Formats: sequence, structure tokens, C-alpha cells
Amino acid sequence: MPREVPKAYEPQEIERYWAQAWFEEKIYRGEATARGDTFSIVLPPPNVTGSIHIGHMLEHTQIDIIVRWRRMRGNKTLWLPGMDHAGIATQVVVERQLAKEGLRREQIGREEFERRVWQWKAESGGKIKKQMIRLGVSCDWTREKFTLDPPLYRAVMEAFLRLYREGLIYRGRYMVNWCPRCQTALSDLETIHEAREGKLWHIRYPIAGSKEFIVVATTRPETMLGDTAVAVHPEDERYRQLIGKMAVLPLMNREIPIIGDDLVDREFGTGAVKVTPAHDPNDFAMGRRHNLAEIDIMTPDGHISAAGGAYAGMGRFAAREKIVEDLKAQGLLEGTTNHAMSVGLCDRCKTIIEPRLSLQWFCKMKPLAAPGIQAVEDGLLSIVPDNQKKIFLDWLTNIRDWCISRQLWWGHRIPIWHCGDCGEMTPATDSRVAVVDGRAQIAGVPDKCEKCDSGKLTQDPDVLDTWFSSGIWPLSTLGWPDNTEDLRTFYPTSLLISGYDILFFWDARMIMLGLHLAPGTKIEERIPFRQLYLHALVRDPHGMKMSKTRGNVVDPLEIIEKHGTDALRFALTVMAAPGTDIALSEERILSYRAFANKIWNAARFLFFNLEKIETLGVTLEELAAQEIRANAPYATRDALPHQWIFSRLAEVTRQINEALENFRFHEAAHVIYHFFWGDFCDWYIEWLKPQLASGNREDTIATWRNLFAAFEYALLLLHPFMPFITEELWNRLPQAAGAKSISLQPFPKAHTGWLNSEAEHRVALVQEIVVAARNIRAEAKLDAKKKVAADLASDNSEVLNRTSENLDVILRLGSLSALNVQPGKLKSREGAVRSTSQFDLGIKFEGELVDAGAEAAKLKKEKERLEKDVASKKQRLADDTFRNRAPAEIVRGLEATLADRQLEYQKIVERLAQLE
RNA sequence: GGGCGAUUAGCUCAGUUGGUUAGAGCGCUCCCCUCACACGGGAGAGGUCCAAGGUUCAAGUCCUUGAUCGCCCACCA
Repeated sequence: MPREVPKAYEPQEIERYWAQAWFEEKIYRGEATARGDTFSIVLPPPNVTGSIHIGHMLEHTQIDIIVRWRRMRGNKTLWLPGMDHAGIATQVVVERQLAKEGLRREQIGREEFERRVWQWKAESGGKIKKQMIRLGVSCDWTREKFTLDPPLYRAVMEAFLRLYREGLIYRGRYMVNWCPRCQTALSDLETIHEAREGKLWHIRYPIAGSKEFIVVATTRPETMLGDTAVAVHPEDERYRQLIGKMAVLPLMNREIPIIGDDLVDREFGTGAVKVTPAHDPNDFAMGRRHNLAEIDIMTPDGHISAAGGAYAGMGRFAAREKIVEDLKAQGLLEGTTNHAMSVGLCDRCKTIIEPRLSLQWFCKMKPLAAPGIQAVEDGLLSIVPDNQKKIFLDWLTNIRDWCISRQLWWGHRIPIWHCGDCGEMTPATDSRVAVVDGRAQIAGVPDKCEKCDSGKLTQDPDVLDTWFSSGIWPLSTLGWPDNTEDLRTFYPTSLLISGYDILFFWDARMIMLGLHLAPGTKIEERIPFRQLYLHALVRDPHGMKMSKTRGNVVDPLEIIEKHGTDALRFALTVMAAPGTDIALSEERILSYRAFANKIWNAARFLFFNLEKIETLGVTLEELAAQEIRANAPYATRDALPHQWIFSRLAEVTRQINEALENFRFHEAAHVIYHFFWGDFCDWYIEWLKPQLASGNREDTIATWRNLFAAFEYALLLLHPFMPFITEELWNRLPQAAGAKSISLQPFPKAHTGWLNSEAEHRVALVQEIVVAARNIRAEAKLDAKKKVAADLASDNSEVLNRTSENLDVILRLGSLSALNVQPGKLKSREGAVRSTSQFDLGIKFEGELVDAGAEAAKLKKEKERLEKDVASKKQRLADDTFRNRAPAEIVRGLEATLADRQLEYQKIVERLAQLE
């Protein structure tokens, strides 16, 4: 490492260097830090759909802070990284690429398509990994996993087969959400709802054998082709007599029954509803209750099927228009009203989904949800923030079966074979997988049908929902179903940090599947993680969700190249108060880049002086003594600043530990920020400067040791938040010689022995005095370069004596009290006074005139404020109920404050009188 | 239709068991390129804490109602 230190911090090269070094030296291996209690966490695996975005960055930053902090505190720490094949999301991306070549996946076939996706995965996955390494996340890359790796593929097979044999996975023809573009079923969670202005068409259905009509209202007239009934509420007086009669379905000329069902809302529309069991979830339920035919009138790609008579072959929206037109022509359209409604869209491609009757695989959820509810209610799994707990429990309580099959080609293929003769199903013999061309496929292929011994078996073409494999991520990444050492050591994991947006998708599924599948008899042995922290989402500066279509996505790597990872990390951390989303702006990042620069320059101050120290005859070894921190603060002639800064350090450490314990990242970041910038730089270093320039050798050494010790201590505290700059600077410290990485050093302890309220109190007074003096100087517009004379009258003369020699340097005062200006006698033309109950400070202006009017105005304003304050306090203290009911401590405190204020008030009144 | 969250300085936001003069960053005004740092130093201005009730000796903080905005869930044809 070169010694020269540029004036402004340039993070790019330094960050690249350390990111690479940490990665190559594998210092974050699970075994490498094998010491105390285990702390394990899995990375929510990013999708291999592109690259890391700012949301990942926030998540990775928070995890990294906790992980670095835990590791430094001596936990045996594992952060396990990996990626998700992201079934439908990735398939959509590759399909779009194909579309650019004018191709569809059916044209190139399943095998070629899969080859293309693997190729994409290699590129995207590689890019993501590179990015993550650049972010400096301290995960164990030697354990990196991918959901389609053979061992993980096998774990998925095992999970499926177990649930299948237990009857928790079943196949059946039910209503599912169907995306006509992706041509696959979707789970309820994968459909999003968007408010749209729709229409409600009122259509006349003639009553058979009569001239009457029954008018039904619908938002999707095209589905009438599949109507098999008209339903009314059984107690609806308007329609009751029609129940049991037949209606004639217009356009199709089919007689359909009029039924009574209390699902019908009498208030809505006309109170009569057309029933299309194959294309609407409500109608489906009604259909099953009343044994209605289920007529599927739509093809998988959203066209009208042969069952749709004259409309066959038309697109679903074209058919709608044509049908409305035809109804109008036949006089069967009674009217149209506007209707606010919400349409379901495919989460991935935003195509309007079609509820569709379809043969799919489902997972029974009620039995899986019960232990999850119990785990949360018993406190074996804690959820932060607390309000998410209720949301989570509500969802688990009202859970419905999960459609787990997808008509996709990218994913884990369902290990079930269908018999060509009897049609029955035969599962794989076991979960073993074979590796063909580096890719896993099921090995336990059954050779004959379980039911009829036929050999005509074909494997189910569907793949599993991608969340099925992510649902066992903590298990599969640690080697399950084998009883591996990793599984024994690191499962259950300690914590999961994820966005609240995937609470149901992922977190809940992991909890349910983990509790069901993990070995162990107790819930606490099987739970996949003991704590769940849900972080906020990152939004653009206007609070809008970031999306490519809005064009407001922020590329983290761009920011990193501009301002550095540490600055971005710190900005995200400070803004990440739990519960509220983050609006990220570049300005905010800039101010934390400035913070990095501040740290850098504080270090420059120390390093510059290393040479000076050497000229004093002090060796770096003396400065680098192992116990340098342990023995601080070292005694010096003026002990106050050292006692104070180490007292602050002890307190700040306690606060950081407590905040991180409770995932209060922003609080921890604020504490360290203000400590470093305010306490350490603005006061401590400035205070020490004059002492470092003069004094005897012993004193100087002790002062330097304190300074270096405090600085190193601060770097250690900062490291989880800003890993790069702290690593770089720590390595340049004399005491770090030969040590490996700051990230493997012990996190500072909150030394209670350093706490010194006396010192803190006295320094607070010094600070008040200094601020008062600066205030006079600024308000009086004194020449900043000129020295001035001042006089300080204080009850606390000891403090004055100990600090006065420094004040003159800090303030560029002529020596304090040398001129013996009596604040009480200072004339307005000569100077100004600031008074508190603790001290009076007068500054005499040599030959310059103060603006007496301005001074008087200021004092008047202050007087008014104090008047009000004193009055309200007096009133309060005069109130007997207050005196009787408030704690004595509060009353006493108020009395003391009142006395102070009155004294100040008195002084101001006197001063004002003088000015007039 | 349920549920959750937000509303505090010009802007973006902190403010964990109620307690004495409500904070930060940015922006703004004034002074200073003082030998770590102008990505800096110093001093300031700026707030009836959304509204109305209530509980309490004491409310930004707790309760009720309402307003505005945002999000989530839901089988509103």
C-alpha cells in the first residue's frame, strides 16, 4: 500500500481492490470464522433475469451489516449466496429475445429452448455474481448455489414426492388464473390487479316458452358462449317464480336452467347473473353446486374455441365486440353502463389473465399453514416490524390451495408419469437425479405403471412453480435431504431479511415447507429461520415504484462508479427506517460521499502526523502496541478531551449494538455518523491540535495513542456500514501491521469503565462557551482573522482553567481573561456578552463598533422567549395536581430549569438596560 | 369490502415504553480557501408536529372520529 493519501477520497480503485481481495482470499467462508455461537443466513436468491437493482442493493447492504457485525462479534457466521432460476420470469425474458428473431419457443422445441435459457443463465448469473462481488458483500462464495444445481434439483424432487405420497399434492381440474400469452397457469399471487374503467352490459335472455326476458349484467359478454345457467338469489321476489324454468341463451340458442343460489348479490346489476362455470371462479363454484356443464369456450392462447359456435377462431376481445354488436342487432342488448372494475394481469407480462378451467397440480395448504401459525404465535419465529405479524397470520389463516404446476419449459419437471393405457399416475421411484450435459434430471424413472403394469409411460410435461423450489431454499442449499454437516450446523438459520413484498410468495412458503420437511421433532428445530426482518422498498425520489416502463430505475453500479459503494450503502441505511419505503435521490447519496471524504481526511490528518511523531523519537511500534485500545485513555496533562471521547465511544457502541439488535439500521447509522463527524472531528481533533504541536514527549505520545486508539475504534464501529473505506484505512494504521482484515477483528465492546458523566458534563459546558463566543464573533461581524479579547466569568473556574489554553486557538481569541474585561461593565460600543446561568462571556472589540441595535434586538427576542418560558414553568409549578402526581424527579428538574432560566432572564434584562 | 402505513422546517425524512428549549440531511442567509477535509469550517433563519374531540399533572408520542395520499388483501358478476 502506498503511503501517499490523496486529498479527496476516490473510492473506485480502492473498492475494486478490496472487493476482489475479499473474494479471492475467501475470508468469509463459514468455517473460516468458526468460533462462537452460530449465525447463519441465506441470501434471498436474485432471479437470473438480468442484473442487480437498487432493491437488491438495500437488501444486501442490510444483510451485510448484520453479517459483518455478527462475525466481528465472534459468531461462527455463514452467509450463503445463490441464485434463482426464476421459472416464468426468465422464460419470458428468453421468449422476448426469441421474438426479436421472429421465433416462438414451439418452433425451436423444448430442448433447444432450454439450451438457450441455460445460455442466458450463464450470462445473467455471471453478471450478477460480478456485481455482488463488486458490492463487497461478505458472503461465502464457496457455497454458492443455484436452484437447478443437481443437489438442489434432487431436494425439490424429494420435497414433491414426499408431499405427493402424503396426499398433500394432488392433481385436478379446477379454475386457475391463465395467462394467454405465457400459456400457463399462475398462482393467485402471480396475478396483479389493476383498476380499470370497464363496462357493464345488460343482456336479455329470453325465458323459454314465453315472451319475457330475464336481464343479466356482465362485464365479459364473450363468456356467455359458455353459459350453462342463469342464477338469481333464491329469495329475490323479482325472480323467485323463474327458478326452475329455462332460459334461452342468445346467439347459441341453447336452453339453460334458471337456478337459485345465495351467492348472487341482489343489489348488483339486475340481480340476475349468467353462469359460466368454465370461465369464472364464482360460476365454477356454483356450477359444481348445481351440477352444471362446464363448457370451455376458449383456447389456451385466448381465442374462442370450437365450442363457441360461430365465433370460433376469433380473439377474445374481438369476439366481445362482435357479440355485443350481434346482441344489439337482435335487440337483446338492454343497455350499457360504465363500471369501475379491477382486471387481473399476469405479473410477468401484464397480459389480462383469463380464469380458466384447467388440469393442474395443487398443494394443500391448510395442513401446512397450521404449524406456521403456531410457530409465530408461540414466538418461535419473530417478525419485525411487528405489524407484519398480523398480516402474515391473516394470510395463513385464510390460505387456499396453491397451484404449483406451470406449463413452462424452464424449471423442475414434475416427477410423475402418466400411463398411456389406464391413464393412472406413477411417481418417480425416488428423488435421485442424473446429470446430463451438466443439467439435472430425475433418475428414478419408473419402468411400469403402478396400476396396470403397462410400460407406456410418459412424464408429466409441466414444471413446478419457481416458488416451490425457493420454498425449500434454506434446506436445499444446506444439503437436505441428506443429513449433512452444513445442515446440522447451520439449520435452522438465524435470520431472514427480505422485502415485505415477497412475504407470501417466499417467506411464508419457506416457513410452511421448512416446518413440514426439515428433520427434527420440535418446531424450533424445523423452522427455517428464527427471525424474520422485512425491509422497506426502494422507490424513486417521488415515491414511485421503480420500473423499467416508468424509466425511473436507478442502476446501482452507475451510482457506485460515481460515488462509491460505501456512500450508497450508507445512504440506503440511513433512509431505511422500518415500515416506510425509501425515496432515493442522488443528493442524499452525495452527502454520504462527503461523509466518506470526511473519514478519509481525518485519517489523512493522522497519517500526516506519523512522520512528525517519528521525528519526536517515537517509533511506530510504540504507537502500534497491541494493547493500545485496551489501555486507553492514556493519561495526559489535559485529560478532559480523552476522558470525554472514550466515554462517548462507550456510549455510542452501546447504542449501535442495541440498534442493530433490533434492526434499527438508520438509528445505528445516525449514531456513528454524528459521533464521527461531530464529536470526533469537530471537537476532539480540533481540541487536540494545539497539544500535538507542543508539550513534552510523554504527553505527546499519550495524546497520539489516544487519538489513534479512538480512531481505530471508530473505524471498527463504522466497518459494517462502510466496509471499503474502513478496510483501506485500517490497513494503513500502524497497529494493523500484519493483520488480515478489519472485518475479522473483534467488534468494539461498550467499555462501561470509560463512561464518564463528569467529563461529558464538563465538555458540554466548554462547548457552550465556545459556541457563545463564536456567536458573538459572527453576529458582530468581526474579522475572522483578527484576535479579540474576551473575558469569561464562570462558576466553574476549574473548567475554564483547563480549557482556556485551547479556546484561544479554537476561537482565535487573545488570551482569555487577560484583558480582564468585566462582562457586566462592558459597554455596548466596546463589545458583546453572552450569558447563561453557568457563565458570562464578554468579548471586547478592539477598535470596532458593534451594531448596538442588532445586539439589542437579539437580546429582546431572547428576553421574550425566556419570559414566556418562565411564565409557563411557574404556572406549571404552581399547580398542585402537578406537584402531587408527577414524579418527584420531574418536579425537581423543572424547578432547577426554572431557576436557570430566571437567572438568564435577569442577566439579559441588565444587559438590555445597559444598552439603552 | 376488509387491513396496513403515512401526514413533523422550503424539500426528503428521524423522533422505541407520554416528561423539561421537537431533531438530521439537503436547500436558504451571513462570515471564512485557518497548515486533515470547500465533498470543508463557523454562525444563523426556518416548525400552532393534518383537523376536531378525548384520556392525563403532562400529548408530536395514547384513544376516537374525520380529511388527504399511498400500499396490501378480497370469488364487486
